Amino acid sequence: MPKQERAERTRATILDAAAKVFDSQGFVGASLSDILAEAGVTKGALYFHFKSKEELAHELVAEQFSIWPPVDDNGKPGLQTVIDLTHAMARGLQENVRIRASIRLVIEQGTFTDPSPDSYLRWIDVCRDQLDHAQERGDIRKELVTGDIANFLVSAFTGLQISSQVLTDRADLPDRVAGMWRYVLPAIVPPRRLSRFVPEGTAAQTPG
Amino acid sequence: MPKQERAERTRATILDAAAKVFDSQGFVGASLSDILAEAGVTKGALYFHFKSKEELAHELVAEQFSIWPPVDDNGKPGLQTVIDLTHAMARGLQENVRIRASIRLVIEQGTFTDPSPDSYLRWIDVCRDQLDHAQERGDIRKELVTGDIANFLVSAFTGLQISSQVLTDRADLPDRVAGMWRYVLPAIVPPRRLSRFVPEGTAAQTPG
DNA sequence: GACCAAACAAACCGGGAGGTAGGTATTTTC
DNA sequence: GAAAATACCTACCTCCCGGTTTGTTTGGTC
Repeated sequence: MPKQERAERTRATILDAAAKVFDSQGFVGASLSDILAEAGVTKGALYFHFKSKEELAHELVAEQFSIWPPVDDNGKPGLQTVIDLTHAMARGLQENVRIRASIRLVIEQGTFTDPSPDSYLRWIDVCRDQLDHAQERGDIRKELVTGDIANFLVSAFTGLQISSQVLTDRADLPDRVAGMWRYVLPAIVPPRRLSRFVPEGTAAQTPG
Repeated sequence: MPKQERAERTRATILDAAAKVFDSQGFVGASLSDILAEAGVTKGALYFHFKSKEELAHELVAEQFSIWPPVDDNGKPGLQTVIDLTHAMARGLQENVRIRASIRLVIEQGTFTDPSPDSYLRWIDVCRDQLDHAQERGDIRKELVTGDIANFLVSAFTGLQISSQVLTDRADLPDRVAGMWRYVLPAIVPPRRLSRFVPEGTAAQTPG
């Protein structure tokens, strides 16, 4: 790990540059030359900090996902927390190149590493925990399986963000997420409790 | 275009091999060496048929999508047609490497070409046409916008197939598709008409 | 069977990829 | 201030990439 402050700065600069290039080119398509040009450093500097291109990608992902996604249940875990979480993720994808790159690296198959189920499973777990609380409270139909809902939500969100990127460079992603909830909420929430939830999110979340 | 039958065979062999390698490595990750080894031909043969790696990928996609996805409305266009179509697509992705490769080439960003919205838009149109029929017939709530539903379905299906691939190598994709419909149908279909539709599909479709 | 076109195979090309080794600059320690 | 540690920079390395050129084989026509 870096010991001097200038090294911390260089390392961060390299990670930011790598994020930008990985976001736009993917792992295989990103060349070290492009990353170096973006960072304004040389290959010696990069290899001082990371022992390979692969470790660079791995560190980028590991650092990002050690602090993200942001789960903030405001002391009341449940369904609105999941809704707000999806919106925070949407905003993060819009605003933060490290998040975009990390998601891309994790999703892409046959590059970087075969996509690890780990991230998916972790997101599903986070989601399911909140849904379990919601179900205990009667906010979700008791006959539904929270793990299945979580699985569907994570999958659907993945597809939403990919197609949003293709079609509108993610400009419409928050709308798409709200739209997803408008379809899904009536299916999973008992009718009399439906009005408790805000498909557009409660805007209390920060992208992190 | 090929004039001799042996050339037709060689061309098809190259396309099949390319599909396999593109499916597993993506466009940038697929090397011509790998494709040639898979096909058992030489580079001269490949360049006789295709003027570049990019044209190879483009032809693969164009040929596949000229005959797919399979829309079979059995003379009665509507919602069950869309349900069956998603199941046909799921089976196609499970069984046909050219479909898998074509989907991957079309979805991946920054490779091959920037992902064209065209395929997404075409799938959305196919879907929306059927949903329009369904809505005229009263099978879909009249306050909903069929274009939005179609957009959501295409996005969600994209995410389902990607995560299914990561988590189970697509073994569970038909189940995931059926699960999607079980969440979505109650949200878009008037309650008294819900029992008309089969989330698992009516198995009348062939992958094509 | 001779000739030509079509369909390949084999050899070659230049460039760029990721990574390595040697050198230089900056900071820290004593 | 000298020496050592840290943090880079520069030049080099091998290999593999997509594509090009030359050579050989196969099929079709007369």
